[in-house]
Amino acid sequence: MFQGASQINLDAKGRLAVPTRVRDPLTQGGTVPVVLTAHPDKCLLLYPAPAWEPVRARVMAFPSLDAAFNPWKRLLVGFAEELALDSAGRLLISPELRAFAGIDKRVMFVGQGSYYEIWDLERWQQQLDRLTAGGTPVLPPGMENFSL
Amino acid sequence: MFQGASQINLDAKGRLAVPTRVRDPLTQGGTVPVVLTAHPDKCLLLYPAPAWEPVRARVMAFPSLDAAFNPWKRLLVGFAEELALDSAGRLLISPELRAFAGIDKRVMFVGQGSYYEIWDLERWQQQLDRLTAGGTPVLPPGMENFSL
DNA sequence: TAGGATTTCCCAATTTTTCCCACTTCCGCA
DNA sequence: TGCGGAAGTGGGAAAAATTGGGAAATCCTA
Repeated sequence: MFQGASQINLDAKGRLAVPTRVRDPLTQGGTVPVVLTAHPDKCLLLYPAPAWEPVRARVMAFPSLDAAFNPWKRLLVGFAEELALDSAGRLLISPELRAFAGIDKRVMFVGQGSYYEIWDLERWQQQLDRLTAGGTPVLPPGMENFSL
Repeated sequence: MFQGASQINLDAKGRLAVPTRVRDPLTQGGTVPVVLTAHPDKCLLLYPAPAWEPVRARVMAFPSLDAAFNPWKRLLVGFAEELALDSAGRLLISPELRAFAGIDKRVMFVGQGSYYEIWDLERWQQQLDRLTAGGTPVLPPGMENFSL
């Protein structure tokens, strides 16, 4: 169960140092690769390869004649890359994915249960501000009675 | 049932000394870890790990393709960290959580039933002022008939 | 096929983190 | 009022991790 946020700097080669504590859970001790893909909110998703498989299968099962699904399929499947961490636990992010997510140097690495999200730091703060600014956060339908 | 407010100073390393009286209730005598996460009001929430589990489970059950829930999941799950107190009963708060809550040195540690809130002292006083200043505190809907 | 450029992989030093110990202060009790 | 114990506070040393660089291999082009 992935959780926790880390601010990370990419190096000059576009490599992202995955936080030490999550390397083993992500790669199951180095035995499995990871999959990096794109999300409509302009962040990247990082899965252990075995956890990505069922997601990909479900996306591929979308009815391909329904035009509304095609952009999702293009994004989720089209951008997916299977990668391995290097010996120092770093991930080389392709220029295409970096461009998509607006990632340059400073990123936020955020656990979301079965995957991690990778955000450009500035964009991360902008989407946080939408929730935390304005005094009263908007509660989506179905969440009105949620208590912490 | 956690209650009571304590003003605490973080040390130079960002460590928060948990008040002695609440250490055992929080960790059940040192046997369980605690979970620290973020709240939209820009404070931190501190749970005994077992008490956090059901909250996290409910957040994780949100429909993930519904964009309205994603910011909440990113906040509550994304910032969650499972921690242990050190041998002196202190909690090392990550730079990410400190930055989110605007915590620098002086904090207020406030019991809230099933969890504790950790506030930057200045921000705590500001939100207190918003309730106590202005003569007539605003009553949220449903609280009109509340009696103390 | 050879040269050049790019990519990939790995090593190693500095920096950071983590853990623990010791000193000082505060409070209770005699 | 003094002593004992406990708790708060700060510091330091060992271990681990990040970061940058460098060498080798590969690919592309001329």
